[in-house]
Amino acid sequence: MHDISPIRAKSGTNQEGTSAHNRRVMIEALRLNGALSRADLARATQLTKQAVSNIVEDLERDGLVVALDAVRKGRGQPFTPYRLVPEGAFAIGLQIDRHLTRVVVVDLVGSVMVRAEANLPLDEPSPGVQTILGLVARVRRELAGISAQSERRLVGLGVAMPGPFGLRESDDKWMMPAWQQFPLLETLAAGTGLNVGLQNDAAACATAERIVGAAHGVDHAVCLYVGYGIAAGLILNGELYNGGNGNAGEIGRVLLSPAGPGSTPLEHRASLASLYQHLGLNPADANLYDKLAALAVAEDPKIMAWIEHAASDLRWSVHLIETIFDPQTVILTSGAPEPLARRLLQAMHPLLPSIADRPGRRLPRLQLGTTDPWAIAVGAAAEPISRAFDPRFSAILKAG
Amino acid sequence: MHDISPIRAKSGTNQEGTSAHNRRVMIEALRLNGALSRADLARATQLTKQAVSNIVEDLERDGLVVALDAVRKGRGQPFTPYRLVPEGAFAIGLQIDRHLTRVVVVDLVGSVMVRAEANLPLDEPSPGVQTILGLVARVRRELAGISAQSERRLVGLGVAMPGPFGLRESDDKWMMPAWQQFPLLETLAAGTGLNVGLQNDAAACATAERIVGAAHGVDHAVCLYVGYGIAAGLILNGELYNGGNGNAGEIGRVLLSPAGPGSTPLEHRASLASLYQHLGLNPADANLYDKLAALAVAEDPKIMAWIEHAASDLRWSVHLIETIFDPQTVILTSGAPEPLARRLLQAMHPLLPSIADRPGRRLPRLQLGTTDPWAIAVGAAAEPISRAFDPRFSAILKAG
DNA sequence: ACCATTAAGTCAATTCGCTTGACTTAATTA
DNA sequence: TAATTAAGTCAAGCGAATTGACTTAATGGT
Repeated sequence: MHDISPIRAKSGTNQEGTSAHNRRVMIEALRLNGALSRADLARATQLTKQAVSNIVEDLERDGLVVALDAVRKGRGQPFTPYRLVPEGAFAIGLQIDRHLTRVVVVDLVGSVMVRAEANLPLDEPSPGVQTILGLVARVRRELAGISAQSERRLVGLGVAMPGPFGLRESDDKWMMPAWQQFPLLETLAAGTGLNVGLQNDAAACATAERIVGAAHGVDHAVCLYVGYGIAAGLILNGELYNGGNGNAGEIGRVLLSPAGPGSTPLEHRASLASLYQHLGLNPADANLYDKLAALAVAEDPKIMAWIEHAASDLRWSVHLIETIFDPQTVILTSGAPEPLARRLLQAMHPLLPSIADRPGRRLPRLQLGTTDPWAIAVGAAAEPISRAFDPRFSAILKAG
Repeated sequence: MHDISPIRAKSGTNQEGTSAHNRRVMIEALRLNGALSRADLARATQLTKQAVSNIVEDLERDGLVVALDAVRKGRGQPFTPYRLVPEGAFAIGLQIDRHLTRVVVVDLVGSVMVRAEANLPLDEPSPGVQTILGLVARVRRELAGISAQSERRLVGLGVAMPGPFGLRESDDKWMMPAWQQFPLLETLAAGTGLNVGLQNDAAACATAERIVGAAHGVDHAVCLYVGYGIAAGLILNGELYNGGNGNAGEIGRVLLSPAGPGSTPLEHRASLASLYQHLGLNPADANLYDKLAALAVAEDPKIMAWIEHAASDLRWSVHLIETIFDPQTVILTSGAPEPLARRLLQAMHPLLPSIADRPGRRLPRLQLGTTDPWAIAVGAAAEPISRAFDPRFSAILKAG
């Protein structure tokens, strides 16, 4: 039958899928709750004690969980809590930015084990990729010195770089057109032998917040990322949403007001690019970060003026995000130094009215996320970890 | 352990879950492909022929699929295609609007079997709910006359009404404050004995487009609904996205421009409410629909002026949706008559530039969805059907 | 001090749904 | 007419969760 159009469907599942799913569910339960006894895990996952026992035994043999000391509490036999073994898995995260690249190795619980960075020649991917492969090789060697099993436990390489992806060629050199054209994933996969995934920097930031930050355990959160451009990383229904072409959340490209093609994109007014321009700074300046921090701490009038102005646009961005996504919270993250981010956050208050302004809220409408410049690389690394261990990356489905 | 904070985790699964999931996958495959042989189903779902055979046998016994005549085609034994049995399941959909309510019964494939409507007193839910219960009872009786098994095969009642839900009390009578306060779901569940679900009207519209319309088989689609207000129904990753509080997509409440609290919400400029005001029509007028259609067909200057004006705002809305969600397509739906919707669609072109304007598109950036005024009720009815038969409503998870 | 109670966790048998591989049936093509 | 191709069945096997009885080890009431 059907020799013309391909048959479309989700794939079915079998016992292998069941088991894989249940393993992931247990790992997630431990991630969310810290440490749990087998009995607790049974309650958490709705599985029987026996099933849990078997799976825990498996996980322990695989080196993903360990037993802690037994705890006496109340009546009944003392229980033995289990927790995740951080060195049970590793992933490499790679941030590619306009003039610099960062590589980190994170473990199963999202802690950074190794980090390395290097400058990149602007928009010259061929030599750039060599630099990157060198860094990756270096962190792998370093990791091998820390954990003997490291290579076997390396689950993948996650890449984060500024989006959007796959558009017609751009003449804007800040959009990294040469990198956009370059067969990056293939080259990295070939050069490292690892599974490679790609996301934009805001998405990576959101992933980082989800695994170790403010979005930990929150199913609906949007991460507003103020970097060279601005974008939103979307955690919807507990998972990262990428859109049809990996470009969801590119909020900085929203044209302000319905006026027409002539109007300004949001990120021309409220991004760090606009700040550099406002201050007459060179974005490639190596001391940029420290300079900005100093200016912010000193409450320099020029930077305060920018903050005031940018905050007004960002306030509207939050309003937009709240109105459109109805998240439980919005997290402000930034490539900017913390003092600057903190002042920006303050200047964004009071927030605009929106449907988020409802009775009985449990989380703040807007909160500050990480301002660690390494967060994007960490988020990039978290992606392969999630792919390997998170139940939301449907392990139930049979391999396609 | 953990007697303080509750344990958090997804639930595990077992063979029952596996089986339920596989049944759903098969139903989805048939829904998407029309009719498939067992061998085709095995290929589509990655299950073995044997597993498929068993499940098909089950589904056939349950009256959800039937065999068609065997088909000879090419070498090999002739195959027997199976298709869904429309009367294998029914659901009731209920639209509650400001001054009217519509009830439909749809079958497994989304066809309308019975319909009924009645006027509602504006913002008086107590008598209103009696009217509704009367209508529901009536359509159930009618359905029983059509299909003997109908009551046993009724999977639920889906309700659609204008959002947003759960805000502080509003004084805007068009937001139906009394209905918002009323314990609607409980009353309907008690009065009908059915499972009751709720979504906003744009979401229902999107669900309708997904099951029988332009979003059929499309995993990332946004439905821009122009009704009394405007809102977006979001199909993300193949499923409806509701947000943290069921209010995702309330795009009409976006304040235009970052200016501040004083600025106008989008829907004050581009909704049918604005049209009624512009034309000096009473929204409760029973002939409104026909009047609008006549004006649009006649290209009345006043309505054309509104179209021009609204199109500019809607064009921006599409730009916003494309930029933020990166969908494969945007579908324009409306409570307005088709001639008006069609002119509105035309006036929205050319669209604003956005990341959706990419090479190699397969679907149009913007297309016209249904203009059937019953679509919202149909979408409301589709929700319980999906909940009962769609693999995306994770049947794998054990009951919580 | 003792025993009933509570709870964690194991053991062994069972169940259930998918898989495996051989087999049957029925068409086309050389 | 025989080889080939493909749909579909049969029967045994397997794997993962379930079931229910059992063991272990603590607390709390008398």
